Amino acid sequence: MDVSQSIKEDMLNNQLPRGVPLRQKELSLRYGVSRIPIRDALLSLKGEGWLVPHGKAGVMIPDLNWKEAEDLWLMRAELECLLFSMAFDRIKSDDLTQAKIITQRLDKDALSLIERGELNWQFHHTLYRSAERPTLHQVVARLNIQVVRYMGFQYGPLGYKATSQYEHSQLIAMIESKDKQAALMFLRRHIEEAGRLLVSYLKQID
Amino acid sequence: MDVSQSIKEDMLNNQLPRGVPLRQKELSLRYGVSRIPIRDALLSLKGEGWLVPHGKAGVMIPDLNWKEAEDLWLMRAELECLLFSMAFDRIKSDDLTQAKIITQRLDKDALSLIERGELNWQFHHTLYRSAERPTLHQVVARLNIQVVRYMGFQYGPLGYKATSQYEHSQLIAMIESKDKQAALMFLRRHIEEAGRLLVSYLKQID
DNA sequence: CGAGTAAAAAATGTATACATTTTTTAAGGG
DNA sequence: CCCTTAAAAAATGTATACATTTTTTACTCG
Repeated sequence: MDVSQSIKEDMLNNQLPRGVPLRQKELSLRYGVSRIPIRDALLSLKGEGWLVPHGKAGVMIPDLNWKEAEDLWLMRAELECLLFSMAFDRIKSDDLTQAKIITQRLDKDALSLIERGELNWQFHHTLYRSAERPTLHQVVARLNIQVVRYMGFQYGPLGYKATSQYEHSQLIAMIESKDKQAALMFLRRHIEEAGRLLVSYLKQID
Repeated sequence: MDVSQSIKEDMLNNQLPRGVPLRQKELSLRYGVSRIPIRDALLSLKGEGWLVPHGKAGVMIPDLNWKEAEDLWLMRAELECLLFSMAFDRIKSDDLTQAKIITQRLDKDALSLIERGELNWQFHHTLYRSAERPTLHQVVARLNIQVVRYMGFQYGPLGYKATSQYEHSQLIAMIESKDKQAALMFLRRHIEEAGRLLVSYLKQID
């Protein structure tokens, strides 16, 4: 497997320390490659928002905090609704079929956090792709990548799984009945509500 | 100077070919360093959206197109207004002073594209920073980086400079008179109008 | 003549060794 | 005792050499 993928998994499973610089040497020993591919991975992960600079050199795993979460879900609400409205009238039945399949797969419990995050994004991605707006789509995709870092809370203490499942099916139904207005409002609430729940939890444990 | 900075400048001045893979060897000869720092620069630039993947390996300079421009200015309108509204009531007089200084500096003609882009972002950044929303701010910053690639059109054939100058002073005046509603609307129009102008021009030369 | 394929060329990916920068540590002075 | 500062240690940054992958080229077969 690719090194940067392994680092992501370990990050999500809290196998790597937050707030202190990640040492290239350590990582190279840990993953059994030289420092060059480690450097490449760290640069990419920094670019994707998984890592942030630490002082003048080096990178670290950013702390989770309610302010960041709030911003992420705010942006998701704005941009995903925009993208969804562009896609709505052009969503293919094939896409709907696939969205249903993804929903079923999300129903299984035996999923790692990273797999669940991946599938969750694929669900939304499937609904948005017929908009054919690559640049907007890409920014939304980046947000969804960042969001994965908070999924440990959502699916752990917040018991978000059931709610999320239900809302996915609801959304599909609204698309099938071609009720654009309702679907848009529902999607916005779906995102905003998840954000509110997470933010208030994060504030509380702070 | 940093290699990635040099590459950016050359990109903006059309000194590097679009659409074909950038060769690490060539770049290493061109900038007089080995391939390792070139690789690092390319990875970072890809992460920042200056470069896109080319096939299974390598990167290339993306083509400019109206669809991307439209998305970028759409997202800017949404997110910058959001950020600006969060900042508005907390903007310090120091920030306003600095914004005025930046406006003056933008008045000079003897600026490279990259300098002009940098200053233009600094102007907006100064107005937004008191919002203290790092994550939202960072996404907006990234959009403004991407936008720089289109500045050759805006300040060349579209004669955007005078308009932009005027609008910057207007915006400052509205902040000083604490008219939030008006300032927000003005900012949105400022961004949307620039986007419309650019998009219609790009469609035309397509 | 075109499509498919295999060999060669050329590119990217990686390891090791060295250079430079940053951080840490410890010593000295206020 | 704390702050400053300089030396040492440890980290990141870079160059060269080699490995692997990708792309190109040229050839064969239909």
